[in-house]
Amino acid sequence: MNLLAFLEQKVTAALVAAGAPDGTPALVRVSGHARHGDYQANGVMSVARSLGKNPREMAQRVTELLDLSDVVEKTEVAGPGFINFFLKTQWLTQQLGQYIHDDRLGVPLVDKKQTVVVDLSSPNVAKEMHVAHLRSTVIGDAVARTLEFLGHKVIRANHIGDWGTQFGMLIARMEDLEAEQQVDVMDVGLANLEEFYRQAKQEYDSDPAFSERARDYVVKLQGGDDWCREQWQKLVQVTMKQNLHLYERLNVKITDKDTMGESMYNPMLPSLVADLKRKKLAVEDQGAVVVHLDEFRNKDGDPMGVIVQKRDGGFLYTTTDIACARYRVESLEADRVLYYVDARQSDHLKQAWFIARKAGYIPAQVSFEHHTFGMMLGQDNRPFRTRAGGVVKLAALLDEARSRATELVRSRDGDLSEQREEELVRALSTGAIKYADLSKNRTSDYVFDWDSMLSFEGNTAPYMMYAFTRVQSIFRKAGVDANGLSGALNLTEPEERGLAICLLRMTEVLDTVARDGTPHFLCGWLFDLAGCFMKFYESCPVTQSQVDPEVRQSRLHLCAMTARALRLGLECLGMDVVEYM
RNA sequence: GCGCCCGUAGCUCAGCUGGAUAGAGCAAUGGCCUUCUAAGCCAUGGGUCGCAGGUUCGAAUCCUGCCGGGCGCGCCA
Repeated sequence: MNLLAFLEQKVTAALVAAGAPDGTPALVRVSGHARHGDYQANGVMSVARSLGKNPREMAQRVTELLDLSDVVEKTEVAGPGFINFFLKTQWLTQQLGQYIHDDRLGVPLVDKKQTVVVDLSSPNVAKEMHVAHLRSTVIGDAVARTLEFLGHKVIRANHIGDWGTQFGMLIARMEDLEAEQQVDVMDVGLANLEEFYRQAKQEYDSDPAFSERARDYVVKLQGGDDWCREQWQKLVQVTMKQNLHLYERLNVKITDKDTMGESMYNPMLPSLVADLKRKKLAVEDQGAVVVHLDEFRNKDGDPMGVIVQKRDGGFLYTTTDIACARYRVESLEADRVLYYVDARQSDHLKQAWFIARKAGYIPAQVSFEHHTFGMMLGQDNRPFRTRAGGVVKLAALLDEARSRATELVRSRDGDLSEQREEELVRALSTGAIKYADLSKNRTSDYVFDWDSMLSFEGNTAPYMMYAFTRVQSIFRKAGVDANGLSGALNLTEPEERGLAICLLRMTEVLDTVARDGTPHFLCGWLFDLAGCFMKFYESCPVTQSQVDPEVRQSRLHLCAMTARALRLGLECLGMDVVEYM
């Protein structure tokens, strides 16, 4: 259950009964300090003022109207009009006790199931994925997993860059390559896509015959020429084969069926532009088709003219994005669309959606949200690059993580079998990279630092994984199965209570992540949870001989639920756990 | 020029949409292992929340103006 939402609803009702307007938010929050209780309501003060009432008196009245006698030990009015709630340990025990055999630890499936399209990753064809794609891929996948866990229907949309004039030169280059080497590129694969792209560009810039052929291929490709389309298709396939392999290494749930590239919308563009014209949104202007937007300004301060069709008849990426938005609403039946796209595209997306809404493609109740994120920086606070100044490829990043994780694991001279070491290195290396990214607020730039992400101290993947193995180790020591526990839950020690209340917050945390698309909030909670468990672990023995059998069973329940919460939480982030480390 | 984002401890980051004495982790110092993994726990020090105004019971958070950093504003994507 969502404890916070439960209290919010209770206090709101009391607030209204005390004379506040309907729906006045109670503003229930987790208390900042233990002395202010477990939860606090902050909503009385502002509403009291607007009603001309004394806030403390009104808060007092609210507490009298609240029927929470089973739930709270003590309710107090404090300061200028805060209401603090001290939850009954017995009630907490009861609540958490309901979930001792619940796989979902009390996290309910949503009442109103939504179809949510998550736009993520979006690599370019004939280019290797690099760090700029990491955040979109990893954060988008984590939010997608969280939404799925809550019961929504999620459609991952991998909006790959598979269209554009660059394909002329790529097809020409591929043709030459196949002639020179007498092989099908598909058979060898484009071992080095970056190199391939670079060569194509170089020839295009230096060889007039080549560039002429390239331009010819662009026209043919757009005209639907069979051979050109076949060549183009090859490039897409080769690229995506490589990318899908990377997704697998990254433990990201993006498959072939999620690919919905730019080219997919091409057939929809002519009718789209015709429709915009019919609706008088788009007009002919110097041979091009333009949508004028008063709401946006160009460099000269004039209303922005967004071109949706070029004078030569070609379309632009704004046109594609309008069509894409329309498709997501009309064909995918999205209730909500989340774009995990670089912050720099903000203006562009705003314009595309603005036009789409004006044209009636996006109904008011469907929300389109640009979930921006900042750049990855190196330790010099400059964009993260290789020593030579090039972009860091994802494959290289994962390789380095692997070797660093291997070194780290071996430096600890544990007695792990080869297989366990392999599992650990794998989980640790991708986990460290992903967690480092996920644990930071996506909106700002963040500094990429190998040492801190692979540290066992602080809010890191290794610490979280260690917490999990520590719990598991208790079950091994006790020789019992975490899934077959008997006995009841009973909370007596403060560390037990602290752990319990943290466990009970899982629903509210996941709800927040789903609402805001902010996995770092989940990371923060997991870090709290791991911390609460560590404190519990230090002061509350479980398997030791002097421990009373009933206490032991109760504590085993706490351990089992902690392990489950950690695993579920980390799964929502796309992270693996291991049993040993 | 117009627009968007960012500025919080020496470093890396939180701060739940206006709440109580701004919190964590690194790094520094000191303590805790014959008992469930010390890759851990506990304690101490560390801040003019870029600056200046404003809004109000109350501002890191909202409004205005500066300063500093990043990024957009193509018949490219």
